[in-house]
Amino acid sequence: MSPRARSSDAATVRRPAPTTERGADKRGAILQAALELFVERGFHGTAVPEVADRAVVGAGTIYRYFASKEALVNELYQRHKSLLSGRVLRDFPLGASAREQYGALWRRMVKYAQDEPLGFAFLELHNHASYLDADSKALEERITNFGLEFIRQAQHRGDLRPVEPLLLIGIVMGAFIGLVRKSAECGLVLDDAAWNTAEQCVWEAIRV
Amino acid sequence: MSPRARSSDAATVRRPAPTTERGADKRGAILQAALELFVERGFHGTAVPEVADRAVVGAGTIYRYFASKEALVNELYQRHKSLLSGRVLRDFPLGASAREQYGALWRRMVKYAQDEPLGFAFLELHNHASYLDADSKALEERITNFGLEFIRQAQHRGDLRPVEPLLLIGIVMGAFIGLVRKSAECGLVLDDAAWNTAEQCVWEAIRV
DNA sequence: TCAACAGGAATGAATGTTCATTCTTTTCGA
DNA sequence: TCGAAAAGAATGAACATTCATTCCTGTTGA
Repeated sequence: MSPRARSSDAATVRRPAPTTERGADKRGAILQAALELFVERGFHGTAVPEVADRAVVGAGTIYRYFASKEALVNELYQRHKSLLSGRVLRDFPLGASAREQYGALWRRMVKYAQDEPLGFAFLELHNHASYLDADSKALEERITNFGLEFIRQAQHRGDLRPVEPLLLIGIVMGAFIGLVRKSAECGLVLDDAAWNTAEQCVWEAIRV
Repeated sequence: MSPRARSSDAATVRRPAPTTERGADKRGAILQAALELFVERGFHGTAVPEVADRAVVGAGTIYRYFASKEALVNELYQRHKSLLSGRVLRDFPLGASAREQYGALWRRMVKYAQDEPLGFAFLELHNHASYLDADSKALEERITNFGLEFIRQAQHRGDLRPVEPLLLIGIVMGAFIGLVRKSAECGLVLDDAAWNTAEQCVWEAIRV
């Protein structure tokens, strides 16, 4: 909880968030505006009234839907983290070779980064930030552990370099994020061909 | 310039920074404290008086050495960016093979990340931030262009994968940063052996 | 058919706090 | 004793959050 927060303690009665159709629209508009601004200027760099302005909503309205600025950023984090991991893990080719599994992982991350560029940038930017709550951190850890187990199994079958699994995760995820960043910052063109090339390059780093 | 800045316009007379020995000490203490806090909490997340407290200095003293909070972050950025690029480029093995050049680059970055972990984290965190000034951005661009030219030459000799150079930079730098992050966030142990393993892995991603 | 009303939803000015920066006072070295 | 340097209280702008008020929208009773 931010030192500046004067907010109600747990005992305070908080009016429940609106449940009407109109309400759902506003909630979505607030989340979208906050997503954009947090990506542009960071969490501490964006003011709540700015979010309200972009969402075309009164500043007070935000507090009908979210308990605090921190609650807002955490909902955004969990929402997009779940969306990404859901997309990556749904119908994951459990029985396939390590090469195919890696390819599936890569392609799904590419699709997410293309479909939800702001969501991807947001996750990258707010990873391990101090204002994330226990739930957000637990979600992150569950996903990492899932990946670790997978890598260990593939290594056990002799399908992946027998190297500390975290190191492989660091290389693959780091390279992926590095590409997205160079695209955003230096204009690297990431069309399908480029993504496929990159997939092949990074595979060479982790294959046996 | 931050919207909160009420600072003096260009015409204002600013007292010159102290030049005594005592002054140099204070300047360094302020820079070090700011470095630590910017890494811990980010630029907007750290208050100038916090920096003063950690530097064991009055809040006003900071403004004897730096025109503003932005000037402070920019000095820190340019200082560490220059330090890193200087260390990487000094006596660079211009005539060596691409493999040796890559190895030299990697080892020098490792050394910097080990010697100046805060400096490295700071550069990573503040890359392309909106509060960096034109000088800071120009410095960043010069370094990238130097790397691009090197890659093109190596590719021309057939020593490196004939792929968009920015893509190779993104993979190598991304993987490197990914490892440092996994080390800080998940406890990946980066001893010399791990760094050497990683160097070999990433080389496989860019070799012909 | 419609005026009066009820109550949830939305608002944005008001609130008290924290911030970056300035300024007066105090300290220090010569 | 003097002038530069340091300190930290003072300042006003900007912040997160609240709350008295207004705005809707659906309902009632005639």
